[in-house]
Amino acid sequence: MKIATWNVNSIKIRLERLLAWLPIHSPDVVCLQETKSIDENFPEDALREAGYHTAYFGQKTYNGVAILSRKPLCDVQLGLAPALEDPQARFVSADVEGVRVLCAYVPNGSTVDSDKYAYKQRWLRALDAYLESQSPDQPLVLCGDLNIAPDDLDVAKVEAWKDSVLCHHDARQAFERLLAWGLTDVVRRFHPEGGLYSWWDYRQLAFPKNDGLRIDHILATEPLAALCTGAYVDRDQRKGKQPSDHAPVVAEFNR
DNA sequence: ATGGCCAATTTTATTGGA
Repeated sequence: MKIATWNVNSIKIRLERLLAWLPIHSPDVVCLQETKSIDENFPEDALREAGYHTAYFGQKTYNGVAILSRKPLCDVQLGLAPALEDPQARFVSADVEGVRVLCAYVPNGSTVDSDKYAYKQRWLRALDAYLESQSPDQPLVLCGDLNIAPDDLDVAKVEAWKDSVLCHHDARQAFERLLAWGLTDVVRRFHPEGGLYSWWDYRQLAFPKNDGLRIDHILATEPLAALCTGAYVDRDQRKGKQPSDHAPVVAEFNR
């Protein structure tokens, strides 16, 4: 089972690229973030023709998440309620062949002293509460743009980013709580040396300079993580015409 | 080559992203 996560930064603008990308990897499950589409406009038909069932939770202009799956999606849940009554569409979960798949778009947080950062912290606490309703002994995968670079190994220019909301101590602690609950960072497991990034700013030639951060993640409970045979970032998708500012992250499981 | 923001909406500016 191959599982991917990709912040597409508008499903409308990225649909052509997404449809071209799917056959390259033939992922079984794809978690998408920042679809920026109301549900009526979600390209369900085009994705069905590409061979995917879809579960989506969108809103106007901002946010929006979706799960694509070759196999049917069961028990679809939209949002983090009752842990959080969130007016923003940032979370969708579903079962795929006995695996609970969680797709999250964690708030960015803007600046450390902003209300948005308080919301990010609150949101991450609600994610903890959601996980408490699940078991780390069952196959579960948390995918998404977590807007956290968990370690300096995940930041190309550490000094330039040390005060950002992506690297802040509280955000990194929230990531550690996910690991403490029972999740494994499978990309870290296969690349302990670091230096893999999943996001590069559109501005200031960040990608050619490789001024990147790893903020998109695939975290799996041990029953699933133990079966992981590889995990990587598909950097090629940041190249070329009209890329998202995020590249897809992919993990393969022998099940 | 991987190239100097991008996408949606409020649309000829503004807002949010990270």
